[in-house]
Amino acid sequence: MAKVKGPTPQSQDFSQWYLDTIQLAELADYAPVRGTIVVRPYGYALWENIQRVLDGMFKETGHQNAYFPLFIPLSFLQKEAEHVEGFSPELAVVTHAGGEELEEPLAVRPTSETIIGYMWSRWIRSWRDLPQLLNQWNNVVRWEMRTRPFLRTSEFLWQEGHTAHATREEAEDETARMLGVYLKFAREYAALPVIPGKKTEREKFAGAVYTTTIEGMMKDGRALQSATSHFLGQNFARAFEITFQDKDLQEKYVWTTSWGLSWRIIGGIIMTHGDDQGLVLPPKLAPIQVVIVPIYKAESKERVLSAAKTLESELAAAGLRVFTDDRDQYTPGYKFHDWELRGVPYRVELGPRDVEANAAVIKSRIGEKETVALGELKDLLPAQLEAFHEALLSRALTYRKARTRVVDDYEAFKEAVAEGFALAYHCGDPACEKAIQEETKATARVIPLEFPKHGVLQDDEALRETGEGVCIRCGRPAAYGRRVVFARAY
RNA sequence: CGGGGCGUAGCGCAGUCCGGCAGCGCGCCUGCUUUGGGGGCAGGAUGUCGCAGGUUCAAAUCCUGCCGCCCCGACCA
Repeated sequence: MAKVKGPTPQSQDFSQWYLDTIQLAELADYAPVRGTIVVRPYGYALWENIQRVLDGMFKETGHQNAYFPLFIPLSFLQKEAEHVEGFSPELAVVTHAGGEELEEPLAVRPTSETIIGYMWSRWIRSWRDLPQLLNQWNNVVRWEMRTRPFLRTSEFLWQEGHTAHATREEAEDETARMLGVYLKFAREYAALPVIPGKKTEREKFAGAVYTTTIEGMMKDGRALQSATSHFLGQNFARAFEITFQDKDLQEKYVWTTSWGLSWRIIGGIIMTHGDDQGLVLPPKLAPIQVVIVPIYKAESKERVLSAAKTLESELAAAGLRVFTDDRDQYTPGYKFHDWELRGVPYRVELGPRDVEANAAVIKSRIGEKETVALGELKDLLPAQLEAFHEALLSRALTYRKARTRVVDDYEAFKEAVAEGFALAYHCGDPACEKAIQEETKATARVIPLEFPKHGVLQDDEALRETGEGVCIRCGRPAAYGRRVVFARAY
C-alpha cells in the first residue's frame, strides 16, 4: 500500500474536492492571468463531445453556425439600457492597439447580442429574411471578481444562439424550444436532473423581457444555472433599429431571442456525479467510455497485450470509445485508481487467467467487479453504459428530491436552503428577494414551468403544483401562482 | 476595495524566531526486479529561497520598499 493520491474528501471540504479533482484528473489547470484556465486535452475532449451533441441538436432545429468578432465598439454595449448596466462592471476593454490609443475603446465581447443586432439591422429588410436562426461557438470575457474553474472564469467557452422573428409568438416559441433542447441535453446526455422554468425579474438576463433556465443541484446542495434561453422581446430590435417590412406593408421591429450553454456545464457534471474517488462521467459524453487494463508478467505480456488489442478493435467497431492502457511503468492497481479518478464509466481487466479462460473482469465506476466471456463484451458493454447513464440520472434525481423541501415559514426556509432547495411562495418583489439573499445567502433560482409542446416537463410532481399562498418572508400575497425554488447558488 | 494567509526543486512543505554547507516527502531520470487495487532495491538530476535595495566577514533567515497568489467578505445572467 503506497501513499494515497486523491482529492480531498467531499465531506471534508466540497469546494477543495472540486478543485483537487479538476487538477488531478487533468481536466484543466490554472493559467498565469487571474481567473483564466487552460483546458487540458482530457477536459477538452469532454467539451468536444458536449459540442458535438449540442451542435447536432441545433442543426436539427434549423439553426446555422456563424462567427461574429471578438471586439465590439464600446458604444454598442451602451445602446440597451439594462444591458449596459448589467455588463459594464465586468467588461474588459481594449484602449490601445498598434502602439496607439484607439479613437473608440473596444469591448472584448461579454456576449454578442449587440454586434449581432447591428449586423441584423443591415441584413434584415423583409419578412422574407426572417427568421434568422444563428448560433456561434466562441469565447467571451467577463471580469468576475471571484473565479472558479469552469464555473466562473474570466474567459469562457460557450455557444450563444441568436434568433430574430417576425412575431412575438414565434420568438417566444423559439425561447421555449431551445430550453427544451437544453433540458433534453442535460437529462439524456449529461444525466443531470435539472429543473426548467423562468427566472424572476431580479435574476433575469440584462436586456431580456424574461429568461428561462435549467437549474441543477450539486452534491453540496447548492444550485447551478446550467443553461439559459432568453426572450428579448423588441429590446435589442429597438436599440439597433432592426426592422422589416411585413406582409401587411407595415415596417416593424423584429422579436429576438438568445440562448447559451457554457463550459460551466462541465462543473455541473463534476459536482453532480463525482465522488471521493474523483470524477464520474456520464457515458454519452465521456472521452473514454471503456478502458482496458492489461495485466501481465514478462512471460505472458505478449499474449495478454495481443488479446487486449483484439478486444479494443472489437469494442471500437461496436461504436465504443475505448482505450487500452498499456503503459509499462505503472502497476494494474495504479491504473485502476487513475482511471477511476478520471471518471471512466467502465473498466475491463484482462490478465493471463482471463485470456486462458476466454473471459475478462469488468467493473463499472459505480459498481462491483464481474467476470464475463470475452465474446459477449461488444454487446454487453453498450447496454451496460446505457444502464450506467440511467443509474447516474436517477441517483442524482433521488438526491435532489431528498434535499428539496416544501416550506411555509421563514425558519424552515432558512434550514432548507442551508441543505438544498426550498420550494416557497414569494411576493415577487425584487427588494424582498434581495432581503432574502442578505438574510440567508439564498436567491430565487427558478419558477418551475412546463412547455409541453417542446418537451419541457418537470421530473418531480412537487414542481408541477400550482396554488396561491403568501410570501415566505414578508407575508404579502404570492406571485407566480406556484412555489419558487430558492437555493444558494454558484 | 476591507480582513486574513502564503511566496524555498515540477507539486506539497520544513528551515526564518536565534544569520554560518539548500533540506524532506511525492513526482522525474537510469538499471535491476515486480505487475489481479496506488510495488521493491540501488543510483541520479533538478533552486534567481517572489523582486529590488540595505545591514553584515557572511542573508532564505535581520531591515526598508515593491510585486504576485490564495482564502473570507463585498460583487456577480
